[in-house]
Amino acid sequence: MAKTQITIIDIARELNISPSTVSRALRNHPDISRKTVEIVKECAERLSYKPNEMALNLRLGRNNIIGVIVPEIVHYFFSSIVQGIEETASAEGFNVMLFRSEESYEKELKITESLINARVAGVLASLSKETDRYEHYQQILDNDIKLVFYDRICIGIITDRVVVDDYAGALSAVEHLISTGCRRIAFYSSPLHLEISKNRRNGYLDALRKNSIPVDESLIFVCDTREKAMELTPQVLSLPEPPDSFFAINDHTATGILYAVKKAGLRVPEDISICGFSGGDLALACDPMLTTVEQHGYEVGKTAAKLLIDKIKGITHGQYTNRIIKTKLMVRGTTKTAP
Amino acid sequence: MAKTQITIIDIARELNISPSTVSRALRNHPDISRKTVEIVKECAERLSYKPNEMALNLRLGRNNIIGVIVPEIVHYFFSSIVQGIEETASAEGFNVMLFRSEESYEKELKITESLINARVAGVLASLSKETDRYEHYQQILDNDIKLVFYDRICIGIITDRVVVDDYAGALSAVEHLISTGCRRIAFYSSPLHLEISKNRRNGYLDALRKNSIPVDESLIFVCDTREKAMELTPQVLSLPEPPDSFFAINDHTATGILYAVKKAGLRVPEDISICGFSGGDLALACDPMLTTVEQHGYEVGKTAAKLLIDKIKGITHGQYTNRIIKTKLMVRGTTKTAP
DNA sequence: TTGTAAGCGTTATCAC
DNA sequence: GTGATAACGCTTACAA
Repeated sequence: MAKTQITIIDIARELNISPSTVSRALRNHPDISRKTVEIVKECAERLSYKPNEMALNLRLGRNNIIGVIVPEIVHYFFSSIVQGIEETASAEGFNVMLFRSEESYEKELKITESLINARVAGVLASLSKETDRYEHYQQILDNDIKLVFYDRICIGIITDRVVVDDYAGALSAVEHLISTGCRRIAFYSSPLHLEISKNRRNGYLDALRKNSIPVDESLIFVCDTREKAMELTPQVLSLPEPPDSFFAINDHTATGILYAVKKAGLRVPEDISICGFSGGDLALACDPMLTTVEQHGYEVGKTAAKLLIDKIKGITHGQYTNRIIKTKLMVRGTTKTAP
Repeated sequence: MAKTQITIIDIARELNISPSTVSRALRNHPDISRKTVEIVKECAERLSYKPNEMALNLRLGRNNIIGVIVPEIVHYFFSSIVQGIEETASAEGFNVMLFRSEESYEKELKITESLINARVAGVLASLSKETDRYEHYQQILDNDIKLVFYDRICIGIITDRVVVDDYAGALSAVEHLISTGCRRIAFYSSPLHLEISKNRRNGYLDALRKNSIPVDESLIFVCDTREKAMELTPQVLSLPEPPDSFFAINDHTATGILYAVKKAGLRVPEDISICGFSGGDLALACDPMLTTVEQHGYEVGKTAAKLLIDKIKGITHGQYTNRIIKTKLMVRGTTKTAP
């Protein structure tokens, strides 16, 4: 057990040279002779010297930490994003500090403060559902910390952004339903103030319009969890003019719909078609397997991290990029095959 | 945009007092007069001063970072653990630095080195499947960094440990199957060198023995993914003496079994019972919903983080705790109700 | 090629 | 109560 940590000074003393020479040797400074470098490195190894990053960071006025703000951790889409971020970050020599906002503005505020105090190099953020003020993100920029938004972006702040193509995803999903003969397509949405709701709703609406299907507002509901879907769907099915299909804002909701539809004695997809939005294993566990829009969270994470790191490195100084990650419709068993 | 960061010295200059007074006032040192404290805090607020944690860490020779090593991120059990860790850590004023070992020993080695260089306060680790040497963890301890293992623990190193009660979970699952009339219970396991395989296998075997059911080795298979289960199960079902039930090492595998069984025209649970191990939403998406053993990853994370933080704070100096998190059998639709 | 010394922002120690 | 000073471990002009 090392009583006290080994420093550059210990190595210097051991070898009767100066600390600066040790520092330079360890960093492969060109001025230092091959021999000194060797001796120093051997000694560092022997004493199992570990450079103190805290000192280095203070000295250099920077560190290699990327702060990641994520609304939820136990969540297929977000954990895929975190995985993409971690992979890119570690490949580029950055460490990931993870924070969960828990969909709370207050938490988000505390997190951004921690991030500023820690003087992280950059921040990757997705807004909590509650957040409708953005000063705390402006503060991040004011403190010279790079910032990239992903998925739940913030329009008011000028930064790079990475989003999923919600509009196109919804459009393709609903067009698929239409192409298989569906005409009365119910839409289960998240609360309407969220960008994803707006974009997917627009995709839904445009798909109907493009196919000359009248929009029936009474088929649009705010319902975005499995539980709510299990409760709401029986009522929807017993409407005078019930839907022939459902488009759900996420796969959890879709599984709730599926459950309720089967429980009502209807066949899927013969009587009722269902399409979700998310991707992941949940869709495969369903019976029939769920048709859904895959969001490619991993790509979102990788792209956002790359954008941020380029900003940190100064490669993309002054440029602001909006990146859109394509979705992919995964056609499975809860929708019919086109006639 | 703040050209340069505000320091304690800026505040001192602004108020014509010394930096040490400012420091003490901000920290509510008892020696400082109420008035000075007020003035200093007002000024700090006005200049939007943010304490530089890098300087503080260097000065104090410590930081508030907990390093977390996790084999996989997109994984219900592990992401639940991370959520428990993050929650506990942030409540106690610690930040979480997340690393994914990707089940690789090499990666794990690099991660522990980063962790030591960063002088993190503590580490929470779960071994990669590859790892069979432990010097890198001993190094962590040698560098005076606290260490707690969770789930995939390491026996060779003396530290706190938090594990799931795999044995009892398997025992209760198999006893449940037996109590509902099952006699020929197939076991789909992970590779046998893993602790979880051994423990759950022992639970499986003991449940049979306790109920005087002969063990049939030909009903034990290495099969731990959905894909493999979909491939293997039809063969198992067409055995001369096929099983009447399946106990799977995880829920993904169980969903594969369920798929294959239904495809073979058998009814679940009337003809075949299925029980998984994991918990989470996947089990609910199945039809019928999957009976499974809930592992309480969130609890594992919370417990491990608490143990680590107590160690860091010196509350539990010199003690080493082994904590076992209880599992819970969630009886659902893929098993029969007891007669 | 190597050494000296200053300084990153903070706090602990010792004076006053 | 408050101020001066040193120190945490490292890098980097500037000197030699």
